[in-house]
Amino acid sequence: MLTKTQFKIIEAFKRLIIENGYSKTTTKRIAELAGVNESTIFKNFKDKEGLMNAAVDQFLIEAVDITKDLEMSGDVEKDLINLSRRYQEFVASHQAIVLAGFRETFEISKLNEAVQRVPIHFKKLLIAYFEELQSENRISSSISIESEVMNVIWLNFGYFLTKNRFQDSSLDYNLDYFLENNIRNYASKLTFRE
Amino acid sequence: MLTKTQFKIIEAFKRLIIENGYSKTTTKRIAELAGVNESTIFKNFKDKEGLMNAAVDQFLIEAVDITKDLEMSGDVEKDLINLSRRYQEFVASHQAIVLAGFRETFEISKLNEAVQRVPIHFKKLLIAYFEELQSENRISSSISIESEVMNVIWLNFGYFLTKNRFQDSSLDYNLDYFLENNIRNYASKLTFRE
Amino acid sequence: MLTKTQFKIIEAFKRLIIENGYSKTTTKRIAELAGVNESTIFKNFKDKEGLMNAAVDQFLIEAVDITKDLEMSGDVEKDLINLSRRYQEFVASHQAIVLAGFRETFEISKLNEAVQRVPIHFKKLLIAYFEELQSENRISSSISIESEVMNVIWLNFGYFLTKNRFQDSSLDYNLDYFLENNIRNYASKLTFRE
Amino acid sequence: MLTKTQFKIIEAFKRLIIENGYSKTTTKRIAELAGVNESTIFKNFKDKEGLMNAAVDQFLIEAVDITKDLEMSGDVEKDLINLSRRYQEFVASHQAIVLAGFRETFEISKLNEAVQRVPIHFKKLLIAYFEELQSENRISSSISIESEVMNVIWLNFGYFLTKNRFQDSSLDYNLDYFLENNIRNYASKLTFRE
DNA sequence: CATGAATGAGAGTTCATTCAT
DNA sequence: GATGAATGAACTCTCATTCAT
Repeated sequence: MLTKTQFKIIEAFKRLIIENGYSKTTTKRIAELAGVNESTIFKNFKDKEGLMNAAVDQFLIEAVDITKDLEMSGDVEKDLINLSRRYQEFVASHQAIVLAGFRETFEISKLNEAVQRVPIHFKKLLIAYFEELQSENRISSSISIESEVMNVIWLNFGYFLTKNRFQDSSLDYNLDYFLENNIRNYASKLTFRE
Repeated sequence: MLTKTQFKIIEAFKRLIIENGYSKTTTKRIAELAGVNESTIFKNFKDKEGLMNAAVDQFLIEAVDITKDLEMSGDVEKDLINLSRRYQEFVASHQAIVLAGFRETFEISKLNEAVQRVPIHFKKLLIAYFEELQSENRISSSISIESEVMNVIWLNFGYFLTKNRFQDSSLDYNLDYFLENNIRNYASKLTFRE
Repeated sequence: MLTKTQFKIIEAFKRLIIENGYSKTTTKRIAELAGVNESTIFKNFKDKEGLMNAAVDQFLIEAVDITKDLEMSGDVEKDLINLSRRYQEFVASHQAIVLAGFRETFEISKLNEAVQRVPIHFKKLLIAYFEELQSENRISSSISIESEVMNVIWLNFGYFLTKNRFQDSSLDYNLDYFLENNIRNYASKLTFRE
Repeated sequence: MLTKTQFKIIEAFKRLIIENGYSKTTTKRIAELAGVNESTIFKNFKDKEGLMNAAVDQFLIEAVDITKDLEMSGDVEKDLINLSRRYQEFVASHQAIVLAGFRETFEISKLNEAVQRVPIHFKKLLIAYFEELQSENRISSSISIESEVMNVIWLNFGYFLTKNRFQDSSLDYNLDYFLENNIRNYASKLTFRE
């Protein structure tokens, strides 16, 4: 679908928006980094927003498979850790788009919409998962699924952004530590009383 | 400390960076919105970064009092809700700076540093709080304070950013709902077994 | 004639035009260096050109006395050295105006006119001097006075500008060396055959 | 080496710096005079200083040939006149750079260095010439070569600047007059006693 | 009489984009 | 299908100058 040239341009673009943000990423620098002429960008993607849209399309295609082959065992701790790992891996490998979605203001509608898909997808998945657990009496029926689901999402989300935006060591944790401690800890309480 | 003119300029600036981000906020539009001549901005703040620094200074001054008069009752649910409310109120009323801290890349060092202060402050406060609770046996000694503290922070953080960046209704919660459900729910588990 | 404030401003102005030239000397920096408010300059001198004119006026007043008390002995070498020393001392102590006269283009008519006065004055003086020498048969009657006079002027002029504009050591001579060698050497030939 | 566009821009630039000096020559006016868009200047020369550097480079290339094919006959008058003519022709055809070198203060180091090359070159050449004359006993061995050489340079230099900067008729001489009178007169004395 | 605050014009420069080839 | 050259709009910032006090 993408020609070699287009691929090179998008890769350069993504790398630069991670470093500098969308506004500060100039077409000139994209061209330099991609090793093409600046006007080639416009030939291929019409304008800068077109390039963003192409990058978002790529993101969306891969986002479809975000939870593919993810099996739920019914062991809450294990499942939430796996799910969180999936999420973290996905956003890490799509840093450019995810961060751009946060940093940029609302002009690029496609970007906005795309970035929201991920949490929405996870939310649905988690709701279904918790409902099943509840129907099987594996977690207390008194639990507010909506609350728990959003908390899992926010935890993951907070972790991702902290990791990406803060350099202070007191706020920095690596992924495995996060999963093994923060997520496990959180998950453990869901089944606490059983 | 700030003259009337300086105040007007900073207010205009903050409003515009919320809407458009720092890069896209032009000195011309700031001047228009503030009702001053464009060069007045430079007379007063040297350059655009100087204006940002002035806004950050204002933020830092107010950040000092962020948890002033906040009393901890020892009732975990109540305390975490109060603390979270404080946090959410603070970041909401300093949206411009907090969001800019996230959106902008690392060129404006003062901004970066400033924005990190808030979570660091809350982290310290929460650690002290949990340690005291533990020493008084009000929460289980087996709890990993570090984990719990970061989870509280990430929950709040995730909520704030979701609220500010996502328009999708399925991800939108108002503050009171968040506090009464998500935070209370989270807090309740800390004392579950007692 | 000049108030203290005016004096300070003119001194600052002259120092800065030596360093940076007229265009690059900003009223802001003049004010800083003079220790006055920027608008005080405009109160006192109307505009920047008015300030230049005031500096030129000062120059012209002092230029009147440029060869005051200068006695000619009739000894050509001695006299040309003395005259050259006068010239060099004068232009050295009025560097700001003399250099500005060279560097600036012709917008400031007063400056142009003023700076030309010095060589014109010396030219007249030298012509009278050589004519007298010739009438007294102290130098050959075949000598072209016009030529000799202009050569003396250009020698002095060339020396002054080289000294002020070139840093290369191979082109740098101190004043006494110049007078004792170049001027004496030149003068000696005028009387050579006698 | 230079494209047509670059050539046009440099020509316009040189013309304008002669008229107005470097600082007052705006990129806008250069563009107008060159018949190109203002930003074309920046595309081609990076910035205003880059344009100056390009003009200086051009100057330096031509400066290499400054005394090419100049043959010395051994006839001092003739040789110094030829040499002076060469010098005057070169600086006349490179007025823009030579004058800029004098007018501008020392920020543009390349310009400074370049402008000094010309007198340094002539100085070396003249020293070698006089030494040869001396070794052949065509001029007195008592002559101070250093003095004579610098005097020739200063004479030429003084003439050039007077011509370019002074409008007063009493100081204005055309080139041939200068060469035939002032230089010949000067040269004649070097061989006077022979 | 000097100041502090404000201004308008214009400077150099950058940017996304277009057009001829 | 990609390039090189050129563009126009916009940007940050500087400057001499003015005005109210």
